[in-house]
Amino acid sequence: MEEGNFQNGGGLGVKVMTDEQMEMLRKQIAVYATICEQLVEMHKDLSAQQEFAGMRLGNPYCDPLLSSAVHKIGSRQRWTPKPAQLQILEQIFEQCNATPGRQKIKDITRELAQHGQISETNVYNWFQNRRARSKRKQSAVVPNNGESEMETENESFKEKKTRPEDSQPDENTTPLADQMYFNSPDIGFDQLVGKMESPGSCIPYWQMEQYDLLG
Amino acid sequence: MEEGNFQNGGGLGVKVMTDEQMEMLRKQIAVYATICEQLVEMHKDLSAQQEFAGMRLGNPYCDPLLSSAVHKIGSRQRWTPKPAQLQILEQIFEQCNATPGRQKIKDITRELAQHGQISETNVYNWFQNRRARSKRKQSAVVPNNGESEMETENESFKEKKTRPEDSQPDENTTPLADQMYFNSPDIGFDQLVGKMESPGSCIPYWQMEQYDLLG
DNA sequence: AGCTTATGAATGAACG
DNA sequence: CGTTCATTCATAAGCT
Repeated sequence: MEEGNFQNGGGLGVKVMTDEQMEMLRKQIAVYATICEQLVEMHKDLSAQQEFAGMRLGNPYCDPLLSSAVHKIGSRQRWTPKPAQLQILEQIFEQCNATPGRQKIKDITRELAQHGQISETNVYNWFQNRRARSKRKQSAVVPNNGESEMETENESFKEKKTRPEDSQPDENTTPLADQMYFNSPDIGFDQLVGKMESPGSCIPYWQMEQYDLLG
Repeated sequence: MEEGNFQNGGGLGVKVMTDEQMEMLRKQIAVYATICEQLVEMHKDLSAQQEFAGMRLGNPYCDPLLSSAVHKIGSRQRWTPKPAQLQILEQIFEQCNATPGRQKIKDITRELAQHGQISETNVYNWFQNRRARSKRKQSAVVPNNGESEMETENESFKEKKTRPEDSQPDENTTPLADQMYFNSPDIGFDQLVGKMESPGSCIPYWQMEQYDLLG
């Protein structure tokens, strides 16, 4: 299936960034990572004090969502890679984006098992899918030759949200008051922290050499 | 260390990212953004109950910086078919409710593109979803006979052949990694929040796939 | 103004 | 391996 490469993309397989932009992104991620850690720290602090104060009635960290996740243990049949696992997988995929051999799979599985339940089949499937999907994207890119780069998107990118019928106000020209619409799911602290499972190494492969933030 | 020596000097200071990398980057940041927001929210709740200690953040709910920064990050728009497009899609679906082939997708996409921004992926997804959901509807009608009721919704009879060997749905309660608590400089909440805003000038990675930099 | 529903998108697993 | 299915997640639209 062709299915194009990315959603509203147009048709390019690679993006080009300047060093500056790369740098900014790097920093941004690093900042977030740091902030998250800091916040977690603070939260723990406050939490402790609060408990000390004896007010742990509702216990906001035992929200339904969290417990439901736990309850669904019996019903969840499909493996879901944890962030830490995903990261490792991505790293490995980077090194050789070919399906690892049988033994390699075993090794990987063993390593990933330290971060959560996993089977060799899971790993195998993951690589199969990863490869297949990354390949598909490439194919959609080909149509353009040479400077396919940023040519394709230059054309018509006004309507990302494509409102029915009448054209909507061009959001690109809306400098301030960006529609801050963010339906955040209520997720518990534990879950939150869980997502940060591998904070130190959460800066993935596109080499974040060294970032000079608080991190 | 040695970095692209000439690259910067030669005026060719660009890096190239693959789609996958871009995607990962996007996710990475999104995760952080969400986590940060959640943590901040919690923090505000908790500290609100500790007013006695002095309110560190003046207006708990007047953190435009934070909000805007995070929301901007967290927002992503998705393709929404216009009525015209939808109609065409439905028509095609009627003719053959099977997922169209590669070339077919391309054709359809091209046609729909005349009514608004769209990609092959959009079309592909649409058919996939359409099919899956229409199928599901049918099975939901079956309940008429006997006692079987609506097992369609029930997860019990999904024992098709799941889990080849040990794909244990573990979802163990997040390990609460201790490793993440490396020494943290005593930085205040406000400062933290402030930091989340500064990198806001960075490229909004959601739109990264459409930026036409290096212009 | 929030809560619910519909649906676009993501992805683990299965199939041929 | 490439393609397809089934399930889940996220969010825009709809409802009360």
